[in-house]
Amino acid sequence: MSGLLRLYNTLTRSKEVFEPIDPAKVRLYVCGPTVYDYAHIGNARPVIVFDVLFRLLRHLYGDDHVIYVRNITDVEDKINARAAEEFPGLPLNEAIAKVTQATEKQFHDDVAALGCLPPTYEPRATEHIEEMKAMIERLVQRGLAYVAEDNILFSPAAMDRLPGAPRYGALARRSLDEMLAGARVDVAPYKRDPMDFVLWKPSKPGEPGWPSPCGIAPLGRPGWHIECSAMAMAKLLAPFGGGLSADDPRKNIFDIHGGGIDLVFPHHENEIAQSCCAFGSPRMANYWMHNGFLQVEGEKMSKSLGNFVTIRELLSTDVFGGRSWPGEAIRLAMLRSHYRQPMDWTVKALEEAEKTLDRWYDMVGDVAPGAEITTGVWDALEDDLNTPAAIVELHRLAHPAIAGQELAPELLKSSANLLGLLPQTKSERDSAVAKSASIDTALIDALLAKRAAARAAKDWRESDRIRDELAALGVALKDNKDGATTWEFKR
RNA sequence: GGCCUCGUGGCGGAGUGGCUACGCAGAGGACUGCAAAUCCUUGCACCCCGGUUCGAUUCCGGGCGAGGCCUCCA
Repeated sequence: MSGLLRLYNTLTRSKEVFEPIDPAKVRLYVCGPTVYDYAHIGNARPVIVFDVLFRLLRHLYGDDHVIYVRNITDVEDKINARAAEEFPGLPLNEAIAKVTQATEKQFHDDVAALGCLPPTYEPRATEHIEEMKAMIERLVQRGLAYVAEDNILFSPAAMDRLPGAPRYGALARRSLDEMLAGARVDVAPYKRDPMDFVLWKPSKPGEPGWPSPCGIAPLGRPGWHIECSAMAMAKLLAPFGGGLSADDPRKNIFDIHGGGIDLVFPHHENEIAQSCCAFGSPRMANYWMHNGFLQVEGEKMSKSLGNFVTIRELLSTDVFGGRSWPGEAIRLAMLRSHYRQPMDWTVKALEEAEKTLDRWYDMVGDVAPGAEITTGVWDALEDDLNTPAAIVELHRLAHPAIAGQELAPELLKSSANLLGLLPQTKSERDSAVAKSASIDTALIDALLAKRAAARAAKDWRESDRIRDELAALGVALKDNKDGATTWEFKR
């Protein structure tokens, strides 16, 4: 255990030693879901990956010294569209409330099943409209944003003339000229410059709206990017001396900002632009972490291909691989790939993960986690969250040559726990499996007795028939050396 | 078109300038009435072409291939 956490920083495209601004309050922000539909397996990747980071940081700095914010975006065009579609008879705001509340609850149930800890704060965008408006007004005052036809737009070109501000495009590593060359979208006529993006836009009648800033008469709503800047300010900066009234711009920098790699541009680039320009700070966060993309069975996941896999479907239906999967197997399958690598989501990976968990649970049984964590797992995780290497270390601990040693099961358990794995005892897991499969233990006992009698009479044909019958019920038998037969539920 | 990643054995997947993880699958064996489970043993790799080097899968350049972003997207 080196004690040095090294993280790959998208800003510098290199691994850097992580040094928190204040070890007593390590601050992490991750872009959360827009709550209009079930979360899919691609959404699950950052949730799981940054949960591992959260756990690691808590172990390194103490449970009470890490502040993890993952927002909920609950105002967005797609939400409006979904609400109108799903509840055509209701007033739009009531329909929206139904959609966002139900989706948020489902999201929480899903990620809990994947073994993820709740973040410290989970702010909703609609609860921070005032902060968004305040930031927008500041940006307009400073000449970085302007009002046009009741929209308020941010101007990256103005930002690049601002001394001390980061260059727009620094995170994504592209220049304004390059972006213009690649632009393939029609530019709204009221934009002064094609790259300008929306901070605030007018609401149509019936749509959610709040009194607009900057003297705009119609009700309006925030653009997507400003939501995250404002929520990060509200939860990670203002409580620690930062915010719009901070005496020192450096108080408006937090430690780590995470999300999917597709958010690098434009979302995170724009967050940086808004925050740095509003605060006069040189950076928004010191470390930017991005998880790689996920494909499903070798194809890009998309609604048009019809291969969208939601977490809920994996957990409770048979649409992926013909059966449902335990959340823990989903989690392990996800962590088998390094978070920055592209990964292919496959049935085979889930099967292997489940088999691995079976073996590990056999090994740990019902022991309590040990006090220590194996150094191999520490070293792997401290090297930019190398979860595949950490899993190798768990395999090593589960190897028969090691597993028989004193406290090896305890060490396996505590080390796996750091990854959010093996949270249950074997007994708890077995009874959960039996319950979910609604196994009739009386029937099984009766069949076992019948088979024992057949075996005693050396009636192998009858004995094997009963074994097949049980197998069809999902019950696998083990004839032990002492003549006793045990069973467990298998898919 | 521009920008950015990546290319390891049958599959998944780390890593390293020389000693080549690990898991799954495969093969052989032990155990078993036969199996299953388990255990033991084991075969198999670093996209192509140059360069640097005593030596490259690992560094550099080029090529080919795959993926992502540039537009809502984790």
